[in-house]
Amino acid sequence: MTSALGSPGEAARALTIRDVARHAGVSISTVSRVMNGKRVRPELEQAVQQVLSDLNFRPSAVARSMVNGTTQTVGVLVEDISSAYYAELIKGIEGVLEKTGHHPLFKSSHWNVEFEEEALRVFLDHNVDAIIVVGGLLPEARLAALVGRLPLVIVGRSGLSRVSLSLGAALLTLDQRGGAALATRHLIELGHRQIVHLCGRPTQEDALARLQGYRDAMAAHGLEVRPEWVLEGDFLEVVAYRAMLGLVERKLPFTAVFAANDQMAFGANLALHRKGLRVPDDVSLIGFDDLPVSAYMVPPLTTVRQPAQQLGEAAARAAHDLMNHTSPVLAQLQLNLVLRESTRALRR
Amino acid sequence: MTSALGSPGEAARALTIRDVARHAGVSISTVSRVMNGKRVRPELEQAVQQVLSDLNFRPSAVARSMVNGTTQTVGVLVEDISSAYYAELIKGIEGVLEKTGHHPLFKSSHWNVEFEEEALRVFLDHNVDAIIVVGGLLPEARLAALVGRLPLVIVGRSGLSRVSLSLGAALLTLDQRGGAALATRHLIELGHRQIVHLCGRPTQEDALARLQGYRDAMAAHGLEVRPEWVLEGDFLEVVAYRAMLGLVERKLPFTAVFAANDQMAFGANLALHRKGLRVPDDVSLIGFDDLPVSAYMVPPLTTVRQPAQQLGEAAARAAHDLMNHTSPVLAQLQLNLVLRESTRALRR
DNA sequence: CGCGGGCGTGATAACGTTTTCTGCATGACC
DNA sequence: GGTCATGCAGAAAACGTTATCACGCCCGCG
Repeated sequence: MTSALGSPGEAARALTIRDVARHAGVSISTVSRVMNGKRVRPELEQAVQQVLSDLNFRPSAVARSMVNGTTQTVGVLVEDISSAYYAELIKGIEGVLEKTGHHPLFKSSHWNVEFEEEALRVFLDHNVDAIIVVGGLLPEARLAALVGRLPLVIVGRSGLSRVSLSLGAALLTLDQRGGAALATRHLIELGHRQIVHLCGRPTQEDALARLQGYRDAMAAHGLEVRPEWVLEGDFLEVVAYRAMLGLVERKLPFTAVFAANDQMAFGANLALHRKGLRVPDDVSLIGFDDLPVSAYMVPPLTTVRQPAQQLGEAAARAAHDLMNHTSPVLAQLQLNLVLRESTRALRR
Repeated sequence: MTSALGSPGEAARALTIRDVARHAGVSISTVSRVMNGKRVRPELEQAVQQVLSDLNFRPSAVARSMVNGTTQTVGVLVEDISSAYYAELIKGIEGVLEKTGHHPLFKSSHWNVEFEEEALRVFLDHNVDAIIVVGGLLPEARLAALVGRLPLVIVGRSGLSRVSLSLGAALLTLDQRGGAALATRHLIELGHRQIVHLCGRPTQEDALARLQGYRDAMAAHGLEVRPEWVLEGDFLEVVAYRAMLGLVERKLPFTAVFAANDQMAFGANLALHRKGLRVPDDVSLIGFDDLPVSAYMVPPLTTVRQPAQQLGEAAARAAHDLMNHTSPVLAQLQLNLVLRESTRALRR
């Protein structure tokens, strides 16, 4: 182990393929060929490999990208990396991309279309090999313009027919509206009639779909939705908390709450607790998402499970397929009810 | 014959600076100069700017990196992107890097030193301008080898004196041991004597430090730590949940629990609830981290706040300073107790 | 024995920028 | 009015790889 080739301790300029070639007494072409597994005379191959490992040489990914036009990078755009739901989705994406040798480049758009545009620019500038867009507000035309330039996977946007038609894009959605109806129906079947809905951020497509699903289920059972039952929200705990406090204080009668996501359910749960209302004895509470923590809420939260991680995995796989020019097989993912302890039959 | 959908396989080759030069009737040098704000005759500048915006031209970041050796990228290595605590930290990093025009490249090491090594390799291969390492198990020598090659920021690793000594690296830590002592002392001051500690993952430096802090505080008050009070864990809810169930079933007396992180506190909270023990009336419970959800636990969780987001911000700022060759000013961040409703004075 | 065809190797041209160098004006100063 | 500085544009050299091309060698076959 005598690694005494460099003088000790100064601005160690990074090695290049030339250095390897010089040490091995071959041309740079040969070094390149060895690294890429092309045919080379065995003894030369051996020599080069030796130098490669002696010098601990690693070729510059930038230079590689320059010549073969691919970066092994995938741009991933979500609303907020650190939000619990997206974190799960990201975990899925990360997991499969790790295996395919691609590197995700995550960007948060912060629910702001300007940031989304900017992220797209950055992705394009950096020549990512594919883009995964999760939700967001980008107009269809903007997305369509991407198709053909590079593989595009769109997650959680409905009504983007044109884009999906052109090959080179994949569309993944979950039936948010149906899931919301599922949740609401569950409450109805438990005997609840006065069901409050805590809405998500109104600029989010998902929030609207869930509100609609709630209305669907109510209508399907001939139940009126009183305006004071639909409470504005934004997917965050604090707003749900305040809204729920307000509702109780106004003494409006209700027996169940459907929150547009689990985070809001947490807020509602605490508010109800503060007001001395027991969940589920006095009020049934159902959420949406099934975050990892939701199972540990007190009481454990009944909710509609979104397979976020699997969705991320499917998105990454689709991106991978698209990059390989094979048409992606899109797993058909389902929302389903997970029954825990925050809902119960209405006492008559 | 140009069809509306474009010819198949005819992916619009990206524009280059040459195209701009040709359209503007100037040399590529001039285009480059205009883009970089160097002096150019006004009418030429005007013409080039016009073409630039007409063509909506964006220079290739890869080619740029190639020549000026910088990528505007920062490698960020954490245990798990999607874990709640790291998510917050990442949010901080992302926030300030967004402003400095750098792009974070996040990698999860999954508590596996092999993955850590791999991530480092990827960062180096891609020629990131700086690296931020959060926790992890990389040996000091490995980290030291990085110093000098590029700016390095290490978060949450204590006892890395040599590295910190050499300029070009920044070290950020929080006093985990002190924080744990803070939590434990709080319980002691409330009159508790039989205090259980739910340990974090034993391979994690932080977990050990917190255990030590717990012992410190107990010892400082002349309290014995009975072996059956320190419960093995791994920072996850489920293990804490099971451990707590087991403890109660064994009918060992205790009046308070200090969980090594909030997630474990959630698990413990549910277990206690299941066993009919009320928090805080029967058992006081304190966590560590102060995750965003913790304020919405029922009851709201008393915990030791880690300023994760600010820590991330500080790390990113340090990286930025290091890249600018200015010595980083390291904000001195503190852990502090946030009193909520999961602890109360022991009834005598 | 000559010649064509693999095969393996080195030289070299890309890739798309920025930077350096060169050249040509123009203006200033003696 | 000549010489020198100065300003600005274009040509060309870099950056570190991979792909293409051309060449030399050995082998087999006629």
